[in-house]
Amino acid sequence: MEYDKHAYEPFAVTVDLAVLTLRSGALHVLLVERGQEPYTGHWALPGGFVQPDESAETAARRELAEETGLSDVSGLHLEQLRTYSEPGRDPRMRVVSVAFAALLPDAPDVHGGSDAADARWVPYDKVGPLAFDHDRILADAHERVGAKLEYTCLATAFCPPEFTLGELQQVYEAVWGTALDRPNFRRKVLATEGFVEPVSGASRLTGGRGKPAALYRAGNVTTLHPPLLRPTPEGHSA
Amino acid sequence: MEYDKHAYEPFAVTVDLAVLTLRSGALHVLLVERGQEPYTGHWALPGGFVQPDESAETAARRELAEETGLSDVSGLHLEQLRTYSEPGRDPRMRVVSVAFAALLPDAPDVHGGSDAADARWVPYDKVGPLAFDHDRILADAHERVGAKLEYTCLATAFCPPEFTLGELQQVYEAVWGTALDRPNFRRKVLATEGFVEPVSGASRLTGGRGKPAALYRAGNVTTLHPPLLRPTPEGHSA
DNA sequence: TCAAAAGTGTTGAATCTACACCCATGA
DNA sequence: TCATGGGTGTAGATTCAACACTTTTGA
Repeated sequence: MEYDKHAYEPFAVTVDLAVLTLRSGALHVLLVERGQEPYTGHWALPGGFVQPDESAETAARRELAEETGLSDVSGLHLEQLRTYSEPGRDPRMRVVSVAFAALLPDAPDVHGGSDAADARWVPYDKVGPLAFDHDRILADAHERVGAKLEYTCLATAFCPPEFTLGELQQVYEAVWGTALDRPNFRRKVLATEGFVEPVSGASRLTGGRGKPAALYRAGNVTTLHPPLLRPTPEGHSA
Repeated sequence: MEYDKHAYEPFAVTVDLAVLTLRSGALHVLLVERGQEPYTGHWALPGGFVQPDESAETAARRELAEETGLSDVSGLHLEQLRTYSEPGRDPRMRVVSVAFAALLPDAPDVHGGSDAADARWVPYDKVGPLAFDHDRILADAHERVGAKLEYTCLATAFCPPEFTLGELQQVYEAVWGTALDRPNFRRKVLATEGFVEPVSGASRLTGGRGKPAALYRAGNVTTLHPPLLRPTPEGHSA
């Protein structure tokens, strides 16, 4: 493994973030308007270069704060997606990009910063063509999150520390794009020990009307047994 | 995104491969004995530097051939695991490594090459401490493959083009480390349309004895609906 | 008193598990 | 004819989807 550090055209390592949240029941993505070449004026996923002394995860949190003003990165769930390394991804130089899906409970307002002219929450189905290969990264993020809802408790990453089962169900419905039966959903979640635990006595009104719902906290378990399968898309396989 | 290509200490990008196969019913990993510093003489996962003109996937295939003589990389299934980017992973310089799990149907013999003094198939549970953070990468690979057996048809990547249901079941049992009920396994697999398709008329003897088994090919589907869940490890979550 | 949201009950269908059992082959 | 591995059948338990119904709140 002889390797002269400076013999080759160096690689740049970047991170790209598909930041997802729910706003009024619909899945939204955080996009930035690029203020630099290439793709100036185009919309893109937030991201940037990894510095020499930080990991990709650290860089992801830093870039998010810098570009969008999201400093409340405490409740942020980072999920490494995959790494995109095809030569030619970036017209400037050889860039290897580590992509993340980032899930956020509430959706604070965002604003441009550093390299971003603007930053905005965009409904997932309103996202137009993005810069670089970011369309693909976003699609991969959506697919991965949708799949992980089935067999992990990832959904709670979209919820505040205390949440109602209705809110949790909204996560599934927004990401999957399907309606779920409330009674059955409720039973499945409660039957999976460790998924959620009740906050005794607490309750909250949803939408100003109706019976106040009991509050729950995320449980101590990460894997769901049995999984909470999405309704068969009729022909997905079987 | 101003970036002077040569301003920073450059990143090196490497690939690491957890190559898995089944030998006589047991899960084996391909390890190489390092012929270079650091960790000379230690066992490690095969891997190496990504060249300027290739993707991580291409580099993975090339390194595998170079280090172990595995040139039959046609039937090889490559599955990107994740990227390890913590500063200090490699004592020499800043290295970002893209890890892959690679699944192989048959286990051809291997030999050292280029940077590897030796290469060998090692039973999974006999793997001792490895160089760098390769223990963790291998554990991550095992976990990921085990999970993907449940809801994808990944298991067929361990099988030759035509295989028996008994062989397919061995894959599950070897990776999960549990025995499965043969009749039920068979029914589940056949009930999942697109998982396997029969090769008409063909059959093969297993182990020289018993009734010849019908042969199947991998189907055209990648996602399993419903999933083939592993038996509850009694306390995994519920 | 009505609409809206939470929560409970129930029933028939589908699935799964754990076996018992039969089949084809080599030694 | 026996051991070995392939393949089928089945009964009981469990789970699940679908939908009716009750409860609690604000307007």
